[in-house]
Amino acid sequence: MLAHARDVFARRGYHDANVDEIVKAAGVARGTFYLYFEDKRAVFEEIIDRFIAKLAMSILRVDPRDPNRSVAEQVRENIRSIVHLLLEDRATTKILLSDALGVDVAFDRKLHSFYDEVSKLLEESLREGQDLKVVEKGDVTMYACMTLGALKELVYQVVIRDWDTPEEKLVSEVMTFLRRGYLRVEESAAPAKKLPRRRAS
Amino acid sequence: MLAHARDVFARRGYHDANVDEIVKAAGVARGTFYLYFEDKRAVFEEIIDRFIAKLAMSILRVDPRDPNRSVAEQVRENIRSIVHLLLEDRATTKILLSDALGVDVAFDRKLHSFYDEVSKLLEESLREGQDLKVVEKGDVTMYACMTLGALKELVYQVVIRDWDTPEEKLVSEVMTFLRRGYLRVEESAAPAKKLPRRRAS
DNA sequence: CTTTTCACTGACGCGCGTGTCAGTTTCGGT
DNA sequence: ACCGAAACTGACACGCGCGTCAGTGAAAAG
Repeated sequence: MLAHARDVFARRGYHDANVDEIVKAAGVARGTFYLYFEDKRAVFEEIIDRFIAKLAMSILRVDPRDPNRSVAEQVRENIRSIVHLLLEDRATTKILLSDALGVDVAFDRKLHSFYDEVSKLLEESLREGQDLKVVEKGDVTMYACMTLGALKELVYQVVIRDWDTPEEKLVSEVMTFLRRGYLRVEESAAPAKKLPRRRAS
Repeated sequence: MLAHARDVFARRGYHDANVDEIVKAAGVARGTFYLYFEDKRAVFEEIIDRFIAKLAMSILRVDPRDPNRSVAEQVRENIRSIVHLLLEDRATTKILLSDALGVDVAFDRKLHSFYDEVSKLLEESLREGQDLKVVEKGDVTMYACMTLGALKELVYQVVIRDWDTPEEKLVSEVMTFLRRGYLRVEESAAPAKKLPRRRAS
């Protein structure tokens, strides 16, 4: 039932999906649906709740003092598990990243608080990382924001466009992006920091 | 009229907004609305169309051979004008980034093709930049994807959370992020590239 | 075989928001 | 001052999708 609902939502979007489609897909009658769920919103919430719970579980706090696993490994491992979960269930990922916003004011709040939670966790890790000199100085809130944005967009495009990029490649791309960006240019204007010149080649 | 519609959409989201609210906000009768617009969807489309047209106009192709403006300046200028346009009209930005997806299948296509266009432009620039050694080797599609994602998320959070971060700071943050990432860690596993070590501090 | 329970059914009524259009007001031209 | 055109109004009818509930059939209990 949940699976069928998920497929319908993924195909048609939350607002265009109606209960008739879901029950038809699931091969049950309209009434049966209401035995199991309060209403359409409730199924949707159930689907998203389970998914974000899994996601939240999979993110492990980075411990820079762990003697067994380097920070890089731990970060990579986090990205890996998130990417894995997201690509494992592409339908739900599509829903989460494109339909979940705009369902409801209350629902929007829930989603925002989830992102907030993740963001806060990331920010803390970054701050800790800064103390240990493994994270560049700067505004950790913005780092966190941009990191999540980059990750979301990347996975979203993979799902929407149905790319068959290997998960490991995606993880590597993100890691590389976070580690050194890609722009190798001098900044002449503005804060005029003198950064150590890097070879470009 | 468009301005009132925009405000209502921004406040309530596309689906929860109804024509009554818009006309009440605009201080006209229901019928008047339908003299100017086909239907609710049409106003929404008008708002978004104008906005993405402005955005598209503001993005200038980066010319690495321009003797007057360095690549860095040109990239920065692009980011600056995008950020400026987005923050100038926060209501529409909020709509674009959180309500525009999921209105309609056709509308989704339109939006995706806009992002595609921007993405293609960025990819081309990046490819060109790679030839000139100002952009790191790697998959330009993914670079483009992550860049847009980072930018979108950053601006979205600014708008939603109503941060009063100065535009110039945002532009700098994005530039810095693109130029050097933030993670200063060794990668022990995987491709095992030996990158020149950087000081962290 | 009868009764009770329980999961399931699907036609129906209802509320909401949409789009219309006959009627009214405002304006500009003569 | 008069008239025609154009802009505007808002009560109304219609359709759509939701949630309900009296009814059905099948399985467990007696």
